Amino acid sequence: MIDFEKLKHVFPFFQELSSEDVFEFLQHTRVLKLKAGEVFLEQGSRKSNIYFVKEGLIRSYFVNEKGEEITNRLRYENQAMSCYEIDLLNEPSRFNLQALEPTELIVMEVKTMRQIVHGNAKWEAGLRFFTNSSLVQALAVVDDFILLSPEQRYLKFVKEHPELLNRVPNKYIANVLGITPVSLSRIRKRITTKKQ
Amino acid sequence: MIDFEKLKHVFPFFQELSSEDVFEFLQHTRVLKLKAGEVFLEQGSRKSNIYFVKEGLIRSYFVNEKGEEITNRLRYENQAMSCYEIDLLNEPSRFNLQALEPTELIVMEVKTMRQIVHGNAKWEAGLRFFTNSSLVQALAVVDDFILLSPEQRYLKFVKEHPELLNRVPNKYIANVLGITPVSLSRIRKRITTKKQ
DNA sequence: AACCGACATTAACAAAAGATAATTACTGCT
DNA sequence: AGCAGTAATTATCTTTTGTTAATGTCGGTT
Repeated sequence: MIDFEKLKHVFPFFQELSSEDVFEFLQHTRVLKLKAGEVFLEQGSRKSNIYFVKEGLIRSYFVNEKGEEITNRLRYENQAMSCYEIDLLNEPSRFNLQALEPTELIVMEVKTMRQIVHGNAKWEAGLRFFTNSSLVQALAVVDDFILLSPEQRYLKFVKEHPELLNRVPNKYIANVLGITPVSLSRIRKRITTKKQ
Repeated sequence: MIDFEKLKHVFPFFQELSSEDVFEFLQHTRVLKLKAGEVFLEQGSRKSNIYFVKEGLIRSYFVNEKGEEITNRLRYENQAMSCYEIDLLNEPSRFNLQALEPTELIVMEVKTMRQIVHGNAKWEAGLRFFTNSSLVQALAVVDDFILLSPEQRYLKFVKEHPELLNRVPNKYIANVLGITPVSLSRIRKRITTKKQ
């Protein structure tokens, strides 16, 4: 009855929840299947969802005045992409969301999540864990920008997400590290020649 | 009976709470009065508190291998500094916290906060608002590092925190922007000569 | 007033990054 | 296999930043 195959992809997000809890949670979600390249949220949208990546890889990107795309986040299996600011600030999204591979997302509206969680201590705890984790992670990224050089940030990225190197174009990784693709190419060369 | 003078400093953090709610909240806090320069949390500490700045100005800073201090956050009136990672990751603090002016903080242990909030829908909502705001803010800072040049980040800082320019040494501001004090000095010169 | 210490600015040089364009490599497609 | 489009690398040049050290500035102290 319960699709444990689905369940296990949601567990990493919430702590201290039983299979039944997670199953109930999934009742309020829908699955979004995407082809590689598909844009599933456009700049200016006001849909405030949380996307859990079950399978595949997505990016968030910004289009500047020159029409250039700048990728600011990458999310893959067992990670979540949320558009909190849409709901919290009541502002439309500044970013587009796109699948980079055939991708399966578990989607839940922020409003729905709030309703489900409301008044249920277990869910409150689960959601709090999830949000706190996201916050700690975001602050750690800020600290990396302050404390590390671009080269050090790249080395850290390689160490933490080695599997992404073969899945994501370098230009997106460069953007996420706050540098240009050309500069990343030079950094990579510098590193390989250093090792000799 | 109720010290409304104290209350109003906590309201910005939580939404939809009555004076009575906030008063009850404050029952579980203590006030920390600091002199300028006082370090009130040391690198390696495991005390997981949330600090609400009632009056004054504090910084978080990291001491690297060379013994240099690098400031990564500044917080002033009606802002909060939290050490979530201590609690969440169960790791000691990587940073020191220091008052830069005579400062008054409202301090609450993370554990205590969790107990108070537990099972109280109103508090849940208030805390959720607070955490979500912190998260959105942290992600916005990340986006600034990706989308803006150091000069643009400085101009944004000036616009958003004009009052800090006369309260904080430039070297701390430079660190927070991810650049060196020397570089900030040049940026400032560049800007003033541009305006002519 | 003279001195001290901390901070800001400036200078000089090296290193790195941005911008642009050319070349090379890769991938998918027919 | 050949072609087209995209990505990565390389080259060149400009701009910016880091580094170190010297100089200037300011506030507080005795």
